[in-house]
Amino acid sequence: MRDVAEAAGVSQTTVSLVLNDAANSGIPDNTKARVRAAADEVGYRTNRLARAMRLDRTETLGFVSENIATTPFATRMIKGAQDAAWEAGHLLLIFDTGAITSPNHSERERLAVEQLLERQVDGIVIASMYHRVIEPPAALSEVPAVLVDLRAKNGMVTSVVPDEHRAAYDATRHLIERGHTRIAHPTIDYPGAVAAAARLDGYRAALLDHAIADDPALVITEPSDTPGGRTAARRLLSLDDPPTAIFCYNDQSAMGVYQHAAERGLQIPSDLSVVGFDDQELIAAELVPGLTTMALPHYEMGYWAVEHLLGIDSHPDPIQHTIPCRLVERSSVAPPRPGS
Amino acid sequence: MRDVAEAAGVSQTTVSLVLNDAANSGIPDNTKARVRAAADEVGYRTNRLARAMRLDRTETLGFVSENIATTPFATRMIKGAQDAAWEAGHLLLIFDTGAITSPNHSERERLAVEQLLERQVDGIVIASMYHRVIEPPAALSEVPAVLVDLRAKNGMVTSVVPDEHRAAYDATRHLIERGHTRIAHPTIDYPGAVAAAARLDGYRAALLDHAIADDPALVITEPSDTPGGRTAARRLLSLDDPPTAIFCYNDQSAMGVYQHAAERGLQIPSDLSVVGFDDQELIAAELVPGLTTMALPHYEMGYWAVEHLLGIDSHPDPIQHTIPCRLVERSSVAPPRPGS
DNA sequence: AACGTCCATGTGATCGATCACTCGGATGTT
DNA sequence: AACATCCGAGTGATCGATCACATGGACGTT
Repeated sequence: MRDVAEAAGVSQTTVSLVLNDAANSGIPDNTKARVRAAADEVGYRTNRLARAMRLDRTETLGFVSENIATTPFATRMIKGAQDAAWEAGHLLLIFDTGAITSPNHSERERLAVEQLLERQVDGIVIASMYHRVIEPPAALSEVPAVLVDLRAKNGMVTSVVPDEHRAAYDATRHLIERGHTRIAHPTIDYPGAVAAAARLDGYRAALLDHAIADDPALVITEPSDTPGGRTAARRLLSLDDPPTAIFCYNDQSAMGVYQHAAERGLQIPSDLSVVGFDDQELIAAELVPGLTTMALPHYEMGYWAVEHLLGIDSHPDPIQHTIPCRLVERSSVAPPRPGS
Repeated sequence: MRDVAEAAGVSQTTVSLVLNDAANSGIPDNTKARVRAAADEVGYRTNRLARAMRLDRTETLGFVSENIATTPFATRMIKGAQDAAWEAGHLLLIFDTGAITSPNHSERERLAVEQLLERQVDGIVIASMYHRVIEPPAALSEVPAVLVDLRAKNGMVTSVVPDEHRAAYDATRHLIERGHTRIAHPTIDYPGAVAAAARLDGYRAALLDHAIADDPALVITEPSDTPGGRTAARRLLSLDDPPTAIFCYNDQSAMGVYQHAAERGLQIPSDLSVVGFDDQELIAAELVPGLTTMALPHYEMGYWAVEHLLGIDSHPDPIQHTIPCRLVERSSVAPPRPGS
């Protein structure tokens, strides 16, 4: 900047004023032009470090997430966050805390926040790949923060999560509206699986609202992977009065259901309707027939988190925000066979 | 820091010396202890902005990538980069330039580099989700840089790419060693698809080395998605002398091959062996039988890029690094039926 | 006792920007 | 002609750290 000043024959202050388009500086146009030309000539580029130091504002946000590597959700969330940040001229400092199953995971989370604070970020997003309740690092309170697909145990940090209850309700209703009354729901049994409980509730609420008896035999517990889906399908379809539709816990288990249906010679959707959860493109869109599934709003949550973060001084109190899920209709749902 | 100095009754300099463990400062242990205690007490945290400004080193790296959102590869690459960065105490500033098909994509790339330079990053990684050749932004030369899964048109930037040729060679050889001689390779026809050409070469080289005639009918062009895979399988299996093995361009098309095989009543691997490419866990591991596939070294490339970036002053000349791919063996390959 | 040496610690400049305040000169007013 | 006003532009402090250099006191030597 000093070089620019020298080249233009003015002071550093003037350069700063011109380059920042200071509102009421009243600098004449020809001086401005001279400064701009000089800046171009010497190849001037703002040093945001210096500006950040002076302004106490880095225009950088921290994004902490566990296990970025193994889930496709992360990318959508990062993209949402990044888009919102970019629109406001901010950049994202990313931190992956690794596997959540690691014993020192919360220590890594603490370290991440510490690192980000040392770098003077303007705010921090902590994101999870599945809906959980956590005890956020204490240092988080020093800066605006938003949790994504997470809730704080004490509720003292703003968070955004999918509306799992309504999602399950809508998915179930979708099946009911197509005429199904025997709707199974394989779910998972995992301590702290907030989503599983909410979805089960939503499923039951939909049945209740449509006066359909809630048959306990249709709710079973299996791992939410492909083999688990196969097992679930095998168990459910072996019942005396088998379901005509299965609302799976996720797309992977839906793929397992597809596989078992094929083994049994059942056609989807004519013999069996299937609804998934997650909208994993690689699975849902590629299966034959295409899987109707509930999409989790990962992009939207990432976007909301950053957008909210940047305006957080106007909402000083932590809030718990919820975003609806969208049903992506493909071809795995049809009315049940008249006979069944 | 001033507060700490005051609390400990020493000068700022002393605090700095103690906290940075200055080698030959000769500060007595009791002073050190006093300073440390004071730092703890006032809750001191380094302001890396200030340090970065003084040292002209932010310990922050830029990671620019297109289309983070839609591919699972991105996460592995980011994870690799992040791990390498973290081991060296660096953090990653992430920038997604969006869809590569967008007309102003290279402009966004330029802006990204500009933004990162303003933030004084110590180096920049530009990553792609598929092997391409680009014209890197001019400003990239101002800072150490590495391209991942990309090559610079003029070769003046260090890059790291998978060894596609050898990968295809190895995949093909894997099939040959199991006894196959009729090996098909559906490929794609896309301008600038560096990978497709290299893989086709590798495939042919393997056939040649094993004295197997290269039947042009076995190399066909189809889109590299699931429907494309189905079509490819249909075309290939309708030949008078059909292949006993298909080496697919990627896992999605392999999934299409599976689907068509099922329609025809062919068992994999006993009637048809299949090898994929990419190791998309959601597909390859979940298909039945599990898909044997060539894994692209995304994690390793991300890791290498950052590791190299951090030591780049010792390799001032741009180099073109290549990383081997690893064959992930599952259950989709068996010897051909004796009759066929 | 006078002087040199060494060691622990302090002083002040510096990185590159921003900003409150100051200043000199042109113009207008009486 | 003397004075007030205004405007463009400069001066110097500041953000929080680091570092070359300065300083002052304890100790040893002659």
